[in-house]
Amino acid sequence: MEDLIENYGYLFEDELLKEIHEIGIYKSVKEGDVLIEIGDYIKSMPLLLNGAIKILREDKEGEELALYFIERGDTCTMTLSCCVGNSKSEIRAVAETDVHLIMIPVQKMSEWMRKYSSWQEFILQSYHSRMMEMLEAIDTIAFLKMDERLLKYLRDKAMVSHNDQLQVKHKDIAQDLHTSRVVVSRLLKKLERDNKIKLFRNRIKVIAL
Amino acid sequence: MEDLIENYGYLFEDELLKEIHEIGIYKSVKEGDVLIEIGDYIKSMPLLLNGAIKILREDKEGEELALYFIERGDTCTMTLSCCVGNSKSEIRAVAETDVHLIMIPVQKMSEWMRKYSSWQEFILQSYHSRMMEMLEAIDTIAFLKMDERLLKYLRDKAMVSHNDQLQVKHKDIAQDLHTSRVVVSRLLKKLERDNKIKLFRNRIKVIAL
DNA sequence: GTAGCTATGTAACAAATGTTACATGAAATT
DNA sequence: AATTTCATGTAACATTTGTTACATAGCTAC
Repeated sequence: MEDLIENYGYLFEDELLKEIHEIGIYKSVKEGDVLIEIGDYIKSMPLLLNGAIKILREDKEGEELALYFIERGDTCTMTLSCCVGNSKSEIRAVAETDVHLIMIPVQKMSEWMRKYSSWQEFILQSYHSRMMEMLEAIDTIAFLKMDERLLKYLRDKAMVSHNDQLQVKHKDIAQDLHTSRVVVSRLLKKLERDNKIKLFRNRIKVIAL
Repeated sequence: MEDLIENYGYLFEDELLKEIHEIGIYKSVKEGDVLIEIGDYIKSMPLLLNGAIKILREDKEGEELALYFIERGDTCTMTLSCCVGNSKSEIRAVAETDVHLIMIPVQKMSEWMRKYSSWQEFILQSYHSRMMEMLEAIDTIAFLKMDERLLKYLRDKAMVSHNDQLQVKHKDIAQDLHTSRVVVSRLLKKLERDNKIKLFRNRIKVIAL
C-alpha cells in the first residue's frame, strides 16, 4: 500500500486508491520473466510500482526487436489497447529488472474511466506517453545508424536499471537490436575506442551517460 | 450531414451525431495541403469523412518518413494525444487525396468522453487502431528490406486512393521512405522486371494488389 | 523547332551492415 | 589439470544501401 501511494498517490483520489488497493492483485516478477506473451488474451492491466519492463516486437520469423522500456508509475498501454479491441497482445513484455506491480481486472478499467476523472486522465496520459515512446522507437530505427542505436540502447538500459554497469552479453544486445552478434561486437569495440563505454566479460560499463 | 451519418451513424447515438453536426466545423482540404504541421498546438480534432491523410515524421535534419495513412471513419489520434498532453504536434499530416472532414473543438472531446459511452469507445478504439498502425510502421522499417518497403508503400498508396495508377515521382517516394531517389529508381526498375508494377513518366501502375 | 527544365535510367564507387569462419581466453565441468 | 562450453575478437567477404556523376527522353515555353 505504501508503494501504491508513493507511486500513484499524487495522481489518484483517495477513494480510487482504496479501490485499487482492494481489487488489485499485488505481484512480484523476477528479472527475465515474461509478463505478457505475443498472442495472449489480456484479462488485467499492470500498474508498475517499481522496476522496469522491456517491450518487444517480433516478426514472422520470430526475430525480436526491443521497442522501449516502461518504468514505475507507468502502465502497459498496449494492454489497454488490446482490451478495448478485445484482441490478442501484439507485443511481448519481459521484466528488465525485478518488478513489483498491481494487476487490475480489465472490467474495472472502463468502469473507473467514468467514475474517476483522475483515472480517465491517467489512461489518456498513458496512451500519450506510449505513443511518444513508439515515435521515439521509430525515430531510432529509421534515422539512427547502428552504432548510435547501440549507444542509445545501452544508455536507456543503464537508466532504467539505475546502474551504469550492465550485465549483458553481446548476443542478447544483438537480439534486442535485431542485428547480428558480430556487428554488435564490432561496434561495441568502436564505442570503447571512442571512450563511450568499457568492455568486460559479461559486463559493459557505460561511461558517457 | 449525410456524410456524417454514412461514416459514423453506426458508431454514435443520434444525440451525439446531432451535437457533432451542430458543433463541428465542416472542412474541405485539397490534395497535398498540410493539415497539421510539426510543432502546431492542437485546438481541434478531425473526423475524416472521406479521402485519406498521410502521417509523416521528421528528424532533426528535416528528413521525412511516412508512417501510415488514415482513412474515412478514422480520426487522428495523435491529435487527441497531443491535446491530453497539452503539447505540440509531433507529426505532420498531409492530405493524400482531396479530403472532407469535421473539426471538433478539443473541449468537447473530454466532455463527450463522460457523456457518451459510444464516444469513449470510439476514442479508445482509435487509440488502438493508431497503436496498431504504429506497430506496423515499426515492423516495416525494422524487418523489411527497402524493395519490400517500397512495394508495400505503393500498394498502401493505391489502396487509400482507390486507384492502381499512382501519380508520383520517384523523388517523392524517396522522401516518404527516407532514402534517395537513385535507390528508389533502381528498386522500382527491379519491381517492374519482376512484374509487380509498370513504370511511366510521373505515373506508376501497381499490378499485384 | 529549339532551348531549357524535369524525370528517369544507369554506371561506378563508397559506406554500412550482414555472414562465415576461426582464434583466443575465461569459466564451468569432469 | 584436462576438457568442454561459452563469450568475445577479428578477418575476409557478400549484400544492401547511399552517393556522385552523367546520359537520355519527355515536356514546356519561347
